[in-house]
Amino acid sequence: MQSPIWRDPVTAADRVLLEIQKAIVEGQIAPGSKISEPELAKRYDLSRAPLREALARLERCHLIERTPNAGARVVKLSVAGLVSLYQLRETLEGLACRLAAEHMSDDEIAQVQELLDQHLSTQRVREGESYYQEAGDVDFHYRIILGSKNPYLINLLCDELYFLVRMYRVQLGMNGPRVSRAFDEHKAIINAIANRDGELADLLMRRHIGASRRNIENHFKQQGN
Amino acid sequence: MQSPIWRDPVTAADRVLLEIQKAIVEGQIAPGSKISEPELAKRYDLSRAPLREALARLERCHLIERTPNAGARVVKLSVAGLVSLYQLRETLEGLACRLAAEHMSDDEIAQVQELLDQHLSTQRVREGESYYQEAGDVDFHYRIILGSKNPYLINLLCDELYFLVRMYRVQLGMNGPRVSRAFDEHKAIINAIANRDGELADLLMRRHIGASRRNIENHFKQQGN
DNA sequence: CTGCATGATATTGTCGACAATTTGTAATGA
DNA sequence: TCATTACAAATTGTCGACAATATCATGCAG
Repeated sequence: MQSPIWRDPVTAADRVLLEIQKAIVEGQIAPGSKISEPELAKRYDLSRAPLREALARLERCHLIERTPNAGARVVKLSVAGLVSLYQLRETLEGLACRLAAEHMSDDEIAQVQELLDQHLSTQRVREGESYYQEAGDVDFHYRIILGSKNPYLINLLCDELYFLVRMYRVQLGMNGPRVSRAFDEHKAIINAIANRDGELADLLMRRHIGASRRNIENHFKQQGN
Repeated sequence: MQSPIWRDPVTAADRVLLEIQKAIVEGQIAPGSKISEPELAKRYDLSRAPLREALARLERCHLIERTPNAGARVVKLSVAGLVSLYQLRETLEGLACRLAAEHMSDDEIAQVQELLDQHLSTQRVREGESYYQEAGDVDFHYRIILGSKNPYLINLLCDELYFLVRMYRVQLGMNGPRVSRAFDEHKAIINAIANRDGELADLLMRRHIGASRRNIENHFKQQGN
């Protein structure tokens, strides 16, 4: 990935972007709170120029919202926002599946299957440890998306939507009874791709993400907010 | 629309963004050419700060590509790029149709139908005048997209993909024998939405855009490049 | 003659200060 | 008491200059 978000940071703006991004996703900067440029510049010890560059990129991943001459605020999480976001994700990752079934090499597919087997074993060992679960999930989806070989789609899912999705998961404390089920679903998806059945992979992926959405949606309502 | 692209320009960065955007879309700044910050700053008579803000937004609509410490280049048009872009568009505007069928009010739907009738009559009068055709087409798609009521989808299609789509159409000189057929297709789509048949509207929209893509694709190959 | 190191030039990244605009506050009048 | 206005403070937008990096040309060794 060569995007300004995933490349290793070469510029001051890159570095501060990663830090603020993490702080927002993990809720250390509260949703809805105002972003003060002077304050952050002082906090991260740089001038406002690279900071503003970072803010522009944060707006690009929908983590903040800016209004001219009035500054930026961290996004608020809401059920409506979650639904809108996941509607997009379902469709886009479904498309990724169809394209992956067409464009992934047998080798690449085999690697993903291998990856899943690895995850399954380590997962059994570290049962319930949600970090590994999430990392594995991210890795799986990531590979399918790259497999689509569509640069716009890749950019969209990995750069512009990924962090907001992650923010919902992190801040609503997704661990999960869904873990083992998710593994089976992943397996079914990659198998469909291996059989070059894009239609089926698309359907399974949309269901997979739909289930995930309902899961988060429940946590949301349960946990108030 | 409140996005930094469609709001009327309040800041210097806004203004220069519109100018450069237009220049790139219309090919006055050649595809593949390097963007020189000092040169553009002098040309548009402002400092590099707002210019760089504008460049960040141009990157966001995929009109330029930046590499750290090395500057920006205008994107090149290619068949592969066109296909990738339209794959996305088909899926996304298909989704917009499904959502629009669910969320548009009867009033909003009636307004679009009215709009189409107006376009049909003015179009007969100004036969072949591609500007009006395109404006009408844009307007139609625009309304459906807004009708989806999904802010992420709206932002994506209207802000981040719209200008690149337009660049392909403009630079490959799309006028068209497809004009009258497109009107029929629009009519069919809004009728499906009026019947609350999201599935059908989705299908028809994907076909509509697919036909458009093949059309441009032919021009591309014909015209070399 | 080709390939690589070296240095001059130009471009991008960053800084601190100033200008323009908004936000918050207090005073005024109804 | 409430609304409105004027003013003060703070924040964002813009500027010009400097530092860090890349690009290009030149010269040298093989």
